[in-house]
Amino acid sequence: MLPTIRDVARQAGVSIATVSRVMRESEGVRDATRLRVLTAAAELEYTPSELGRQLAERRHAANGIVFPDLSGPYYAEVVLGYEAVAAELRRSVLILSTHGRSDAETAVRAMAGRCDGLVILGRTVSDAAVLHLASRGTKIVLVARPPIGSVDSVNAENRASARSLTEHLLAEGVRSLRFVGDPDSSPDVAERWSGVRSALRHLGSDHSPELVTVDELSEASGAAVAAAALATGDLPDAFVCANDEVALGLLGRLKVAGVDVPGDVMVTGWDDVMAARYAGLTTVRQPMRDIGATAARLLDELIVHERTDPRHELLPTELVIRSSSSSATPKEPK
Amino acid sequence: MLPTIRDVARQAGVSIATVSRVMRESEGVRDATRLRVLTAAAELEYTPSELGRQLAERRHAANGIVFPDLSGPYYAEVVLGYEAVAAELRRSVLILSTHGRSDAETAVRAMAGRCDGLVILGRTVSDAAVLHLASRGTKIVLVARPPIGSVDSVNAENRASARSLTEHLLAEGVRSLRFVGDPDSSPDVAERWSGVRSALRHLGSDHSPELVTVDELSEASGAAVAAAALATGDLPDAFVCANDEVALGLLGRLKVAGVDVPGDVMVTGWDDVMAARYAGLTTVRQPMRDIGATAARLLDELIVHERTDPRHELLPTELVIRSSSSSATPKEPK
DNA sequence: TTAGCCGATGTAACCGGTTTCAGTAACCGG
DNA sequence: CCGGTTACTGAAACCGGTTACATCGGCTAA
Repeated sequence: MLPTIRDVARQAGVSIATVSRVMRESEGVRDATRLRVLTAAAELEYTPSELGRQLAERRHAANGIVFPDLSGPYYAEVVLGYEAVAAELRRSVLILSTHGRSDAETAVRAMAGRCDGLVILGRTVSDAAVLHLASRGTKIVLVARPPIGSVDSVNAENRASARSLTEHLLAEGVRSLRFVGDPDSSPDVAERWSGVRSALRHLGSDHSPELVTVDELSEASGAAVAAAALATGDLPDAFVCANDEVALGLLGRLKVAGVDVPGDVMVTGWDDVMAARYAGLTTVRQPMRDIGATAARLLDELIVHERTDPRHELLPTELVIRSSSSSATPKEPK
Repeated sequence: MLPTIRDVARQAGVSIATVSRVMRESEGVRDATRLRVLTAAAELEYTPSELGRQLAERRHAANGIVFPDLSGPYYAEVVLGYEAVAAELRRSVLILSTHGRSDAETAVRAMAGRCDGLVILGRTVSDAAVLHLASRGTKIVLVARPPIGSVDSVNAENRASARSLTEHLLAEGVRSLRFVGDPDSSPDVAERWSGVRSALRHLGSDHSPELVTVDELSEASGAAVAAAALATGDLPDAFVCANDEVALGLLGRLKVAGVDVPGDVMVTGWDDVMAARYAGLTTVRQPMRDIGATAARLLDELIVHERTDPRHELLPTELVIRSSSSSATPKEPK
């Protein structure tokens, strides 16, 4: 059994209140007494129980982060940016992946019981559950998801970049365009799809984009879409994919089939993951770490400074043109 | 203020012990009473405080995982595999990245105070600190790090794959070989380096490999190594890199310089991250998720079943030959 | 009828800290 | 020499649960 505050008090010949004061570095303890306590604590190798503290102080000093998956580089980067800031603010970080979990809602609720606040990425939890948690005092920041009520949110800009991307493709001579991704699967995908569609309309194109929905945003899905298109011979001028992994899978399949990219077909992704650079994939870069870091800061404000007016951050993105959509194949050193 | 067990007890007209029994689903409560309690709990929207429970039960129901960084795909995958199993075992997961943190040891110690056990990846914590934590009852599983005392460990096989890799390169006609990575930076790198060296010796090569150390295993480091070699014109037959990111950086720089890979120089990595496939990089695949999952299971055994005999798992790896080291460039669909 | 047992429930002591409030001794100025 | 501060320290109440043990009513068997 580890020593408790009472063991230290006995050993030092003082009361537990005094030990507590010394350990918390509060004022009003005579130096001689402080020394006695510190000596006793050192002898017993005493460390205050975090649990006892938390219960007494009625706080967890911990934040949670809920994400669908960590397998793609996207969420990993967000989590990383989040952890870095949270650690700086001296809070522990609990993680929860909802991927393929049927009891996600329950798990999130359980996690909320162990945290002062949490960050929720994407559509991992229902709106109702978010509001319910918020109403019970859990501080919440939403990421990659439109604001709900007066809950804070952090998002990357999607519509403007969708427009830039569309402009770029039209400038490259693209006339028919096929969007790959399920707008119902995540708010980001929905914005990207509607962004592309409205950009096309506003830019005066007479074509409206096609939509191919996929079950999940994976390389396998992308490859399957490519295979289907190849089988029927029905290739558009450009595939605009909802994320890089789909685009990479699609691109790989096309290349295996000997299709000339970007000559015959162009392909674009979204996120700018590391592999995109090596595959020469045109994409939209998101400030993933910044997103995580911003979420951490917003959450801290909510918890520590008890801010009450909601904030909604929109972080800028950047179009990255590479060989998969450009005749003037730019080289990229480093 | 959220309702407590005493509120529910009052509302239901029973004692807190009965409420506790109902909430814990223990036996020996009459159905009528149970119903009264459940009704009261529902009316008050009562959820037992996890903190109170933890203190009373003297357990955290949480595990920690310490890793240097999450930016590379390697650790992210390990963490993911870990989280999946931990969640299945109904334990929360705390994460801590030590990257660039000077007070890493303190942070780990603080985290240990909030967990029943923790998984430590790589050389993030000193041996002394590990032993100290273990001696105070924290259950520990080491990953990607040689066993310390009787602390459990999970590692990927390095030496045999180093040998396969070396054999492959020799078969491809490589005579001079340069290893890129700092053996002192991590146990894995050390094993890979010594594996390559001893394989070369045993395979009867008259060459001993060169060693180029880098500060960190990043794309930038790899690019710098390539640039330096290009500047002096001193290129080996093959660069064997300690991980994929270094290899990718190096490969990219060589290609920009117009060097023929694998014709003039071969390049290999380690880990088989996603980008490696797109870059055609020969590498050693590690079962990253399995590593995480195995660690989670070992830890659970330590905590729940109180296993005392140490276990050391060694997971198999697989050589993946791609175009960066093979004349017979194999295509890879999917 | 009554001793003995059993199932359902309550009482109270924990778990390991923080914090309020009261008490005590030393020190102050008058 | 004395009342009033002031600076430390300790006793005890709390935080919100779990659980060992006591209690009590009803039932069975002698």
